[in-house]
Parts: sequence; C-alpha cells; structure tokens
Amino acid sequence: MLLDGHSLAYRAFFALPPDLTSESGQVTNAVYGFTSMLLKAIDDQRPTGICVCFDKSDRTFRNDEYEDYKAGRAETPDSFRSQEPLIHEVLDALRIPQVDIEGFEADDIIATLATQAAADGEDVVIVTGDRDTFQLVEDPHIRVMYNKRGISDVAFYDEAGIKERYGVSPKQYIDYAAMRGDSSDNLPGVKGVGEKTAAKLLGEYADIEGIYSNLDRLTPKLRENLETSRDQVELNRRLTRLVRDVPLDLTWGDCVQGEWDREEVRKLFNSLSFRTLLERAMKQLPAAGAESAPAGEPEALDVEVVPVTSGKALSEWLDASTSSDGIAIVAAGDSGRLEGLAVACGPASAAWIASKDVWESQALRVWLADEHKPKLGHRIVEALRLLDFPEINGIAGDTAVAAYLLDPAESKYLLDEIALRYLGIEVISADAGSAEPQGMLSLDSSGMEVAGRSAAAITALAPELSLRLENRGLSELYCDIELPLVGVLARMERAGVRLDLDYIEELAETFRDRCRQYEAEIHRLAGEEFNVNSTPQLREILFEKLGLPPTKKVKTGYSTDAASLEAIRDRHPIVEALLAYREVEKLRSTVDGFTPLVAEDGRLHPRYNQTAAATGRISSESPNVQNVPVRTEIGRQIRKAFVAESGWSLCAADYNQIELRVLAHISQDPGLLEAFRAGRDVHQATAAMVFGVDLDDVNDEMRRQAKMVNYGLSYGLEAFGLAQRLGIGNSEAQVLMDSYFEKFPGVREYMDSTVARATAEGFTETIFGRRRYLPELEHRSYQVRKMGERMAMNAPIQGTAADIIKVAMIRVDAELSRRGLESRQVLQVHDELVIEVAPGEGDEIPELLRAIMEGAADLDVPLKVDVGVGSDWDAAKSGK
DNA sequence: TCAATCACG
DNA sequence: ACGTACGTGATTGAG
Repeated sequence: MLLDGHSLAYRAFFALPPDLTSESGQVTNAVYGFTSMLLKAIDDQRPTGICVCFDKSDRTFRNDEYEDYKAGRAETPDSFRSQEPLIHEVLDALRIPQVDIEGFEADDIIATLATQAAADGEDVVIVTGDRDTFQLVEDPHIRVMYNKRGISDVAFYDEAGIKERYGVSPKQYIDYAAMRGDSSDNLPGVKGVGEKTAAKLLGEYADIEGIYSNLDRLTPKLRENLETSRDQVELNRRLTRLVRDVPLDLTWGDCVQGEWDREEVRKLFNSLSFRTLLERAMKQLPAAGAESAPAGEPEALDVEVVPVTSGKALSEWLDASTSSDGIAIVAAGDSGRLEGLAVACGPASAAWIASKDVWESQALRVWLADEHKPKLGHRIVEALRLLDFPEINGIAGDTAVAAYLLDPAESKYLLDEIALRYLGIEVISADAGSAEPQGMLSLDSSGMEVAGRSAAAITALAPELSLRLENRGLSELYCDIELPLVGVLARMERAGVRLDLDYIEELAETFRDRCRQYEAEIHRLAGEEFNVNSTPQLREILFEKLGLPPTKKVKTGYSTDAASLEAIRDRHPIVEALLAYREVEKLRSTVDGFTPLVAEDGRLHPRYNQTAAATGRISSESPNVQNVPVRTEIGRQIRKAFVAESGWSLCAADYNQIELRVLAHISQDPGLLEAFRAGRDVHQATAAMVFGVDLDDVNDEMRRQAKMVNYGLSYGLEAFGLAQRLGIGNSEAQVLMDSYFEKFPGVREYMDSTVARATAEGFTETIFGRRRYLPELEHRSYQVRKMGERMAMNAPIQGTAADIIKVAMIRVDAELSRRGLESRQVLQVHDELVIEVAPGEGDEIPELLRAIMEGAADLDVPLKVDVGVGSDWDAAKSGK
C-alpha cells in the first residue's frame, strides 16, 4: 500500500471543520482526517507492506515550467502547515515508513515503488486524492483507492474501472487529463473540451498525436481551440506523466510497518484528543509486547500433588525445599473450616497436608514465623485466617496484592485469571487431575488438587508480577509498604475490637422502638400501611397518592433520597417523619448487623481488604467499621459500644486534614503551604483569602463555605455540586470557586496538569508511586470522561494519604513489638488509627502513636495528628 | 444480582 | 446538550 500523504491530508483539511482541535488548541482536522483514512485503508486492505510518500521540492530543483505550474496554486494555509509535523509524528508512532525525495512529488515516488513492486509480481494499492496516479493502473497489479471527497468517500479503480468511469484506458489517461485540464492543479485544458469530448476524441484517435494529425476531421470551433492550446496540452502532458525511476535508497521490500509502542501511540493520540482513533488503532493493530495476555493458546499447568500424611513429613518437605524465591502456601477450606494446606516451591509439584495433620508438629509454626524463610501466597490473609492466625513473618510475595498494584481498579484478583493473563497458564484446566467426562474434579480431591495447583502456579506467578512491578517503579511500594502491611492487617483482624454486648442490645431495642413509632406515624399520615423501606411503594405514596412534587429522577423513577425529601419538607408532614424514620432505621440496621458478627471472644473481627479500593485505601467488612456513625449525636451512641477490654483503654489518633495537606504538598500552592506551615485553621484562612477579609473577621458561614470548597477540591468540584451542598445559587458558587482559584493558583494548576498528564499517560500516581489507570479518560462519552477527570484529580490525593497511613500502621506495629508492648492496633478508618492500650502502657502509647503518624511522611507541610484516650471509641475521640 | 439508599473518610 | 464531588460496604426490596 502506497499513500500520498500530502494529498490525503489536504483533502481532510478541507473536508473537516477547522474547529477540530486538541485540548491545547492546536487545529487537528487534517491530522485527524488523514489518520482516519490511513486506519481505514489498513483495516480494509490489510497490506503486507506500507509506505507514505510526501512531496519535497526545493526552488533550486524547480524548472520554470514547474514554477509556473505551482504559482497558480493557492498558498497553503498556516493552519495546514502547522499540522504537517503532527502527521509525521503519527506515522512515526505507528512505525509506518515515510519517504520524500528532493525535487520529486509524492506521485513520482509512488509510481517508482509501484512499478518496481508490480514488476516483482506484487499487488499494489495506491491510496490518494490525486488522479494523476490513474495512469499507473495500466498494470494489472496496480489499483488506486481514490479519495473522491470528504474523508470516507473512496472509489477503487483498476483498468476496467478507469475505462468505465472515464471512457479511456489508463494509458490514455495522461492525454485525457492534458486536454481536459485540471483546475485543482491549475492546469488549463482545451476550451470546449471536457470529460465527454476528451474521451470521445481519444476513443477515435487513440492519443494526442492522433488527434492533432486529424484536426481537419473535427468541427471548426473544436479545431481552433485545439490549435490554440497545443503548447499547453504538451505542457500538461509532461507535468502529468509520472516519473517512474526516482532515485530511491529503498525498495518496495523495505516498506514494512514496524512494531509500535502502545504507550507512545496512546500519549500522542491523547495529546491530539483522538479518542475514537485511539480505540480504532488499538483494536486493529495489536502491539507487540503488550502487557496483557501472552499470545497463543493457554497452557495447562501440569502439577503433581503429593499428599504428605504427617506433620513430620511436612517438615521434611519444607526443609528439603530450597527455594530462594519462596515457598507458596495455599489453604483450602471455607467459612473458618480448614480442609488442608498445600505448599509448593516450583510449578511442577506441590505437597498437600490434610487439616487434621497440619499442626501435628511445631515445624510449620516455626517455619511460618521465621522471617528468613520467604513465603508466597495469594491473599495470604485468608490463608492465615483459616490457620487461626499463626505468627507470620517473611512474606515475600502475595500475587493478589501484586496484581492489585498493577491495576487497582479491577474488582477481583482471581488466581486463575491473573495466571492466565500474566503467564498464559491455566491453573484449573477443565480436565485437570481426572479422567472423568467433562473433567470435573471429584469432590474428595478437589480441595487438594485446586490448592496444590494454585500453590504451584503462585511460585511461577510471583516472580513474573514482581518483574512487572519493577518495570513500573512499583517495587518499593510493594516490598516496603503493601507486603509488610499484609501481616499488620492479619494481626489487626486477629485482635478485633470488643463490643459491649449488653449496651448494644439496649441500643438496638431503643432504635427498634423508635422505628416502630415513626413507621406507625408514617402509615397514619399516608392513610394506609405499606413497606416504608420499599422505594417503589414509597414512591407511589408520595408522588401519586399524596401528589407531592418529585425532585429528581433515578433509573427506575423519582428519587426518594434524603436530598429529594429535604426539598419537599414543608409540603407534607409525612416527609419529616420519613426523614426521622430513615435516620433511626439506618442506625437500627447498623446495630442489628453487628450482633451476628460478634465472635466467641466477645469481639468483632472486621476484615480489612487490601485489594478493594482503586485509590489505595484499605476497606473493611464484616462489619464495615469505617462507616460507623459519628456525625450526629444519636449516631455517636453506636461508637460507645466499641470498647476496650476491662483494664485496657482505647487510644484514637487521626490525621488533621491530611488530604488538604497532601494537596498543599503536591500542588506547592504558596497560599496553602503558608497556611499549614503557620499552623492556621486552614478553613478560616481560606475563607479570609477568598472573601478578602481579615482572619478575625471570618464568620461561621464564611468558614463553612470555605470548608466545603476545600473538601470539594480534592474531588474535582464543580460549581453545580458546590451550589447544591451549600444551598446557594449556581452563579454564586461559581464566583466562590473563581475567587478560590484566583487566590490559590497552584491548586488550579495542579488540577489541570494532573488531568493532562493522566490523559497522556493513562494513569495517575501518588507520591509513593502508586498508580491508578483511568481508561475513562478515553471514553467516548463526555459524562464518563468528566468522571475520569475527577477521579484523576482525586486519586493522587486520596491515594497519597492512604500510603501515608499505611506506612504509619507498619511502623506502629513494628514499634509496639520492638518495645515488647501488649497494646495493639484494632481499627483503621482511613485517616484514623485506634489502638487498644494494655494496662500500664497508657503513658507511652499516645505519644508513640502521634510521633509515628506525624513522621510517616516528609511533606513540605507538617502532618498534624490529634490523639485522644477513653474507655470507648466515642470517648477516645471526643476526649482529645 | 441489581438498584436505591445512606453511613463513614 | 449533557450532567454535575472522590472512595468504600451494608441493608433492603425486588426481579
């Protein structure tokens, strides 16, 4: 495939609107159109070789004829010129060869290469918007894909096609064009000779010589016109005839597209705001060396799983297995019942020990606790849970955590899936370990087979993932933060937190009671009984039966959420009752949810999920201790149920405005930096700046508004959202924001540059290097892209804060054990740590906690931690 | 299993 | 013309 770069780009330039621009304002209509045509041509033709040819002529090489010929052409517009380098960049990125030769037009190069290739028996397709190349299709190996108009209207011409369309043979095309002329090339033709006449004359007299030697047989007018134009026709003919022996330093065999770099193409296309083109390019030209699935058929993993039948045998196995990379452990079983344990030190074999024999000797316990014996696993915390949380040290790799760091936006990190994706192996292949039809694993051996195969796979997967982490600069985050955290979270889960059961039951009863009261009142006001918890039923009562005005819509109908209800508060007394009901019903369900989760030790053991949040935070479940009420007085009652063991106390420490401090550090905004360095109340300081008053003149409302702006910032706030939350007008909110960004220009710069960089690179980064990939930024939907932009602004801030508290947790854990203290971490709530303080350790814990947390990262602003102690969680927080 | 709602940072 | 603050998990009702 040979393309005429200039003619195609020029076509695109005039076909597409000039307001097609990239984010930076660069006009891109020609590049866009050209790239689109290029991709379409490649997609349609699937050429084995490709080259784009360009014109290049310096004045010194031009003869007079050529000067005249060019002179009549309109000057190339600057907005086209500025796009020429970009076209070359696109071709470079796609590794498509380009040629231009001093003194020749693209057509000549095309003619030369096409002639060579055709002579060697290759089929050639020429993609161009210039008809001069039609003369080449006299060769049956050559066809022209002619861009008629716009960027997608093309016609294919072979010899028959030319004949049909123009009524002349390709050989005659030069003469045909010479007589008819070409207005776009500023070649005047013969007066009175157009398509029809030219074709008819050539049909009768074969060529120009034939026509001129038979002038006497033509009508007088035509004869006269032909005679006057004779010189012009000769000139036209010379100019139209293509040179077929341009001196080239390449042959058609060199016209091969190279392997291109996905990231490079992504960056370039993103910088040009080519979203759909990027998708098309990625789809049709899968890059070599892509990070995803290794090519080829998945390979079934062949693992021999050998049962060992005693603790002694297991210990011998562990001793005999010398793997410097680590031994993989996989526990089988569910809901607290251990079925057995598989261990492997390589991909070919695994040992299995059944549950009853696991702890038969001390060997396993010793091995797990030995920090010099590297251990691998996939969700190691889950294995430890099944093993009743033995002491663990020396975690050398967790493939779920590693996969999470490689792409934290995924939802699950199933071993099967990531092994297939990163290694191309099938851990659980359909016919594994059994000759049964369908290859179903028999129930008896399934735990053993699956666990054994999994352990074997992990030994192969762990180094592969480590390598990929290394390539992305994620090794430190993995080895120094995430892996040590695995053990810390396991210990926190094992410790759990005590719940005051009598108190909680009392509380639950109160809530249930009040729920019933509100429910009765709602039914009375509605005039009928219905399920208040059912949105559809409630919707019918409110908006149909009572005829209240709906506020906003959700997928299934009108919304009944708190914000919507607030808006119609005064319209009917039922609304007030509903809001009160919702509040207390939420508390009731929260409290009732705790009871079945209390373990035999009287404690809740929330599970911390290290691979759930795309920003790098950890989440908590069973129960979720990170959303226990705190904002309202009645909600705080629930926190009083979280207590310390008798004789112990709780110490709660939370970072003061950590996200805003991180924002100050990352954005380096002078105003924000100064406010934190001076130890000011940053909301007050912000208010003073934004409203242009003295610090002392900031009133509560001003501070409230400034606080809302400050918080909104890290989420990608827009005026609309701010207006909603502050209950002010849209334009008023806009003024507030404009004023903010004027006073804190560094913040605006950060927001803009973060989004721009994320768009170009495809991901955001925290200051610890944690990445979040944001394919949303390339989505075709405006709404999804905007969402992506907000994620891009938020992820580095939330993520950096998450990194910092993780470091703190690891250091707290290490320091407690280094000092031989019994106190232990029991809760983590994003920016808050709670330690259960052992008797006699109350003096040192608060300061230890503060010092470690404040020193967890070295930012350009100080980190500030507020610490409190109490017998319950609420007391610890309010007593600071 | 999904959608709606709401609690937290 | 569009839709409107990031990130979670639990409960509830309904298909």
